[in-house]
Amino acid sequence: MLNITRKVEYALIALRHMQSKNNTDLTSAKEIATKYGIPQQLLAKTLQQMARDGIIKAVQGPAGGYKIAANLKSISLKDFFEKLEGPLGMMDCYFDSECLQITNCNIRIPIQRINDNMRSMFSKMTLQEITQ
Amino acid sequence: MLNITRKVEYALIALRHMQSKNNTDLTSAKEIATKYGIPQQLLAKTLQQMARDGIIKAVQGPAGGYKIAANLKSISLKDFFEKLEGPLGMMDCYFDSECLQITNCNIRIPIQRINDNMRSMFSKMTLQEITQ
DNA sequence: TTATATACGATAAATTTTGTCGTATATAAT
DNA sequence: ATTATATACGACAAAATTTATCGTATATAA
Ligand code: FES
Ligand code: FES
Repeated sequence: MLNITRKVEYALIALRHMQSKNNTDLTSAKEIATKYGIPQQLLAKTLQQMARDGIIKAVQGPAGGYKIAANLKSISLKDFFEKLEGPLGMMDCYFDSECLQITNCNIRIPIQRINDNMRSMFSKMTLQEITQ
Repeated sequence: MLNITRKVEYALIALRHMQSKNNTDLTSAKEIATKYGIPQQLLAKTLQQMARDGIIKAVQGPAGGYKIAANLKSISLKDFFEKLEGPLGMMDCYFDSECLQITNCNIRIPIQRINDNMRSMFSKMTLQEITQ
C-alpha cells in the first residue's frame, strides 16, 4: 500500500542517470532502458512527458536524446509526482467529490489531516535529494 | 498515487463509527454497510480480519456484532495499515528483493530514505487520531 | 426451530497499471 | 536524396491488482 508507480520509478532512475553525467551530454531512452532493464517504449513516453513538463530537454534525430533542463532543487517531490501521476493523496475524495461515502462519511476530516501531513512531507523534499 | 485501499477506508469508517458509540454496544456489519453505503460482505470480511488481529471483538449470533477491543492509542497507523494490507512502502523492493532493476538500480538508497520518512510519519500517528 | 449474525475460502467483476504497436517527424551521416 | 536512428504520441492489449460477490458453515438469541 501507498506505492509509487513504475512510471515514476523509471522517471527517477532516468533522472539520476542523467544527473550522473556531464550536463552537456545527451542520454537516449534506449541507453537507460538497456542498462536498467526497463521497457524502452514505456520509458520513452515517460521521458517525453518530462520533456513536455520542462524537467528535461529533448533533442531529436540520431545522436539525439535527453538532458536535464530544470534545476532539480527547485522541484519538490510533490510537484514531480503530481506532474506525472496527478493528484497526490491517500484518497481521491480529497480532490474530487464523487465519493459514494461522502454524504455520511465520518473520516473525511481526519483523513484530510493525514493527507496534508503527507503532502507537506513530499513538498519539503526535492528531486535533487533523490538524484544527487 | 500513494492511495490507501477501500478496505482500509472501510475499516477506518467502521472503527470511527464504533468509537462514537457506547463501549458496551455492539455494531453489526449490516448497520455500518447500510449507513455508509459500503458493500456488506466486503466490510464483514474486513471486520473479521480486524477481529482476528484483536483490534475489535466479535460476538456471534443474532444481536451479535463487533466492538472495539484494543486501545486505539496504542496502535500506530503504520501497524494498522500493515496488518490489513501488508508491508507499507513506496516500492516493494524495499521488502522483497526480486526487483528486476535491483542489479543496476541507482535509486534504491534514496528511495529507502524517503520510505523511512514515510513509515516514521505513520508510526507517529495512532488510530485514535483518526477515530476520535 | 427459526432468524440473524459472524467466519471464511473460492470465485468473479471491475479497475488500474503496465506494456506494446503503428505511424509520424526530426536530423545527423553517408 | 537516402538511410539510419532518435524523439513524439495516440490507440490498443496484456497483466496485475483491487474490489465485490457467492456459497456454505457455525454460533446463538428468541
Ligand atoms: S468522503 Fe470519500 S470516504 Fe469519506
Ligand atoms: S531496487 Fe527495485 S527499483 Fe531499485
